[in-house]
Parts: sequence; structure tokens; C-alpha cells
Amino acid sequence: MQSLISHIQQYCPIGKTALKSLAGALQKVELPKGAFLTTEGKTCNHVYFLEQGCLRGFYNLDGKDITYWFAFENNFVTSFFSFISRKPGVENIQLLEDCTLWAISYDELQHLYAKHTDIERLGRIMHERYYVMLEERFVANHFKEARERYENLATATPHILQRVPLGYIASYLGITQETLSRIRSKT
Amino acid sequence: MQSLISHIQQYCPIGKTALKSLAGALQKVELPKGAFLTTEGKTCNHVYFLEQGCLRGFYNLDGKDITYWFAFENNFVTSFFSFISRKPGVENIQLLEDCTLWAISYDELQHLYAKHTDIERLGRIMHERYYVMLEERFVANHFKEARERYENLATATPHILQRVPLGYIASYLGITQETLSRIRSKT
DNA sequence: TTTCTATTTTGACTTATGTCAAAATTATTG
DNA sequence: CAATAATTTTGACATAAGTCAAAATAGAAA
Repeated sequence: MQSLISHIQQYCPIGKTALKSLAGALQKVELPKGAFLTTEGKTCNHVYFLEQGCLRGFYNLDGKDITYWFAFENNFVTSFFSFISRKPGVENIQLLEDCTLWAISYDELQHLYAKHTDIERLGRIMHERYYVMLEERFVANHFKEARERYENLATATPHILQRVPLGYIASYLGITQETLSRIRSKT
Repeated sequence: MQSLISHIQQYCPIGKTALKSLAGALQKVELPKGAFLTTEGKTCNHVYFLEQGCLRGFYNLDGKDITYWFAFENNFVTSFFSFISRKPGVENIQLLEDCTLWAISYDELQHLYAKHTDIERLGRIMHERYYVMLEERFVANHFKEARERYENLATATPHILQRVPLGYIASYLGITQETLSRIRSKT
């Protein structure tokens, strides 16, 4: 849990009382590679802090899996649309490695928001941060060619290439596996 | 200002005191078509509520303007990356019509966050909302063909087609103006 | 209206990327 | 280590979308 605490303190100072409540609400979850945190059609009731391992979010388009994000250590993950809107989502979240996570339920989180201003603030700041990350990624991909998107990825987050099968990376980049393979061979 | 108040009450109830502070911090801004709210290289110090009119966010890529969002009535707009991170941004925000906006500065907003829990909550909820909207758009564009992206746009937000020049819409969709024109002629 | 400007469409051609199928390579596990 | 499964690469070909240039149309201003 220490990794979670230092992660959040990095963005927003949290008082001792709030921290204690937060710690009390968290549940340690350990799952094997291949397991799912949520699947299409379900309402996602938890947000997770990923302490160890990596995972992907994907959805189904015309029978194909489209991976649209990866998460690695020290990040919060959930099916945001579903978690926030309280409606069934279209996303699947699947572990790409054995993972250690800390889970907090929607109700507990709302309770913490109501009780601790520090945590409400943390929630806001985390959402700002995630919004900006998504926007940066959006801009990084918009109107660029596949080769350039791949090179950006390889430079910015080379660890993805080590830990994730190429097929998932291709769909993340919005291209087919064959095209990605060809891009890589001509480097 | 009534439109702003009813907009936010829709998502989160705000107490009278907080509402009064908020109203006091807002400044009415009226600008003509073509004006800019922020430009590349500047740190954006305000968030705006768009009461009337429409505008676009764009950035420069290899000398070309890339429009990546539009905003219409009853939405908050700013250069989020710059506003949140307090660093110079790459975005330009330009009015596509004469607009009426309500502005609040970064410092005033932080002050309101610190003073009113309601407003901190509003901030969090708005950021959740904007995150989900961005994510939905991301998913809507990912891995689909240009014609399909255009048809989604025409169905979901037909008013864009009435109010925005085609060239901007093309770059928003990630295609050239010529391709968009051909898609439209074959409908 | 007429003129001038901005926007949109069309044409000819090039290029990037997709599709389908098969081969090669790399991991996994009995 | 051998056998099986998963992943990655390669080939041949089809197609969506880009580029550059010019024409057509619509809008704004005189």
C-alpha cells in the first residue's frame, strides 16, 4: 500500500485521518494473468490502484478486440465511463501479467469524498491528470502516420514494447498487426 | 449567467453561499468571430463558460492547423493542459462566431475550491464528465473508417455541420477536406 | 447587382494501409 | 527436450485516403 500512498502524496497532500479512512476502505486483490477486472455489459463498481503488473482495456468492434489503453504500475484503473455514470460499460479490462491491485468500491469512494475534503480534492486532481493524459495521447495520434505513432510510442513508453504482445500494440496504435510488423522491420 | 447556473445545478447541487462566491468571481466576456481565447505558447489562465456562440481548439502540426475539438453553448472551455499544468500550451482557441462567455481565473478558481466544498465537488464532477466525453470520442474514432466517423458525427451532432466550415470538420475527423467532400458527395 | 474572397468540389495520380493466407519464429508445457 | 500453442513476419493484392492543381460555388462587401 506504500506505493499507493506515495503516488497520491505526489499530487496532493492528504491528512492523516483521511489517509487512515482511505487505507481502511482499500482491499488487496491479487489476480493471475488473463483474469478480468470488468467485462462488457457489466457496471464497474471499483476503481483499482495497480501496484504491480500490467493490464489492458479493450472493447469489441465488429467481432474484433480493440485495445485502447494499457496500464502499468502506479496508476489507477477502472472502466471510467461505467464507474462514473453507474451504467453498464462496453469495456473489458484484462490482466496481461499477474497483478497486485488495491480496490475501492464506488460507494466507499463516495463516502470518502463526502467525509474528507482532502480526498474530494484528490479525486478532482486525479481526474484532471487523467484528462490531460488522455488529451495528450489524442493529440499525439491525431493526423499522424502509423510509423510516427509507433515511433512516438517506442520513445515515450518503450517498456510497453517489452511487456505487451504486438497485436495489442497494433490495435492500440489503430493499425493492423501486419502493418506494425512491417513498420518494425523497416527501422 | 442563468444558463451557467442551471448547467451546473444539473450535475451537482451548489449551496447559496458558494453560488454567490462563484457569481462574484465570474466576468462576462463578449468577443467577435475570429478572436482568440488563448494561443500557442501562452499559459491559459482562465476557464470559460460558453453561453452563446461556438469555437474551436486547434494546434499546429507541420504548418497545418489541426482542429481537434469544437464547443457550443453551455460548455466549459479552456486549454486544459495549460490551465491545469500551469505551463504554456500548444493550443489555440478561436471563436467561430461572436460569443458570450463567462470567465474565471485560475487563482480565483483555486480560491473557490479551497473555500467551498460544493465547488471542489463541482470541479471533480465536471472533470469526470469531460473525461468521459473525451473517452467516448476517442472510442468513436478509433479504428473506424472516415465515412463512418463522418456519419457518426452527422448523426450525433448535426448542428456542427451547420455552423462550422468543412475544412475544420475534416481535420477534426482526421481526414483531408477533399476526402470529406468526396464522402459527402457519395451519400 | 457586381466584384472579390473564402469555401467546397472535382480530376488525375500516388501512397499508406488493409485483407487474406501461409510461413517462420518464439513461448509454453507435458 | 519434444510437442503444441501463441505470436510475429512475409507475400500478393485490393482499397481507402492523401497530394497537388484547378474549377465551381457560395458568401461578403462595395
